[in-house]
Amino acid sequence: MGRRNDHSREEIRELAILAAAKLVTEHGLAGLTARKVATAIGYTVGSLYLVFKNLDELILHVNVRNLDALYQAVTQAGAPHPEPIPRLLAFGRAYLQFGLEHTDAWRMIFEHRMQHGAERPPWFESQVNRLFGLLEAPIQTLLPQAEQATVVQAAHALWGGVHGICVLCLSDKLTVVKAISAQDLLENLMRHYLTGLQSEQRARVAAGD
Amino acid sequence: MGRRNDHSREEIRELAILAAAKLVTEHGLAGLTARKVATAIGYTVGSLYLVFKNLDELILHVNVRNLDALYQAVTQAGAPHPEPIPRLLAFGRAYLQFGLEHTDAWRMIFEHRMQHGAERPPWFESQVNRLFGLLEAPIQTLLPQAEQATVVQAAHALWGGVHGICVLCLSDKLTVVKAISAQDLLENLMRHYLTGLQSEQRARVAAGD
DNA sequence: ACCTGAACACCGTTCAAGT
DNA sequence: ACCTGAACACCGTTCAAGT
Repeated sequence: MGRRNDHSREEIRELAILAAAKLVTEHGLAGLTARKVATAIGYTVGSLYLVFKNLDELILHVNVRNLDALYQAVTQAGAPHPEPIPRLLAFGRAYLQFGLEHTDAWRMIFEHRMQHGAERPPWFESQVNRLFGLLEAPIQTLLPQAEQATVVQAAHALWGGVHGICVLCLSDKLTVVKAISAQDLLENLMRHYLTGLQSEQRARVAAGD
Repeated sequence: MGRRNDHSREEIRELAILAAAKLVTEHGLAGLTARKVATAIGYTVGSLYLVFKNLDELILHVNVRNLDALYQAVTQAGAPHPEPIPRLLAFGRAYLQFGLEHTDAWRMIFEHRMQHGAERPPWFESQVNRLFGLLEAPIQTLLPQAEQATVVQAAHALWGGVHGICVLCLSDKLTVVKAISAQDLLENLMRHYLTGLQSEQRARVAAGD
């Protein structure tokens, strides 16, 4: 055996990433193993370690693609709404919906940990930032007087909140009280937070700061 | 070998739960394996399966104890504050602090999934509900006119939000923008949400509903 | 009756050996 | 140069066999 040269290094990486993503959506996180990916693309396990440092690196590449898909979904959901509050609500709904539709992909993005406490690479972190950053423009519109730091802080607080409701919903820790839909919780959280944010800002401006 | 009778079934379970909890806090989630637990308590792996159905059941027992510790920490943090808003803020801070101090235990509570899609037992779910339920009394005090359903919904929305900030903080997905402390985000989210909740309620009462 | 030890079917990762 | 196959050090889980 040895030496087939059917595919370039880059092609093998691509095949592996696609196969891994498919395994996760079809059989969940536990369904993704190095041996299964290798089998799916017609190579031996060893070959995988010729093109990836380890399984973590492969998972990271799957995650960054799913993160991009999530970003696209959220962006597109917000696009038809020029007003800040409807746009932010649309963002939140799209975020939750992506989680509901691609639960395993969603969970792998946010729950995967690097082994041995390794750090996530910058090209992954920047995708996370890009997603969070989406909130800043509408919030700035909502608070025209606010400083950049205030807006960034509000964006993180609100997105963190949205994320939490999604996490609890996807792990079935919220469905205990029946008739509570995650959709409603999300809207409740976002609307009241934004109301509070605006009234706080009004109070500040009135006080002459 | 065989037949030692050093410990009763119940004693072995107890030893295993304590050893498992210790392994997690000392070596993280990956440090918890059936073989290591067995070795730690001076038995063979097989014995573990005489007293637990599988690893999931053992993990569940560790989780329910950590969940109780979390509940105690949150309760005690809120106790000195009779006013609803300071109490809720104290709850949130204690929740985050527990996560920061016992990160692996915290993550195992919320990220562990049952294998083969098995359901979590009721005695676990009820501990989760008890934790969420803590928010309801202060929120009811805050919104004296509100119906029970409104209060329950607000409690879940707010706790979900708090949870999300903690999750992102503990997975290092928030620290990207430096100088953003999770503490501040938490307070930002809770304060503005509660402000918004109250002003909404005032509007309702003024409208005569 | 209680516990062991070995087995089974898996893992991730490495690397000498083949073409 | 590229890829394999086997090995290593692990897993969770089961169960015949020993005392």
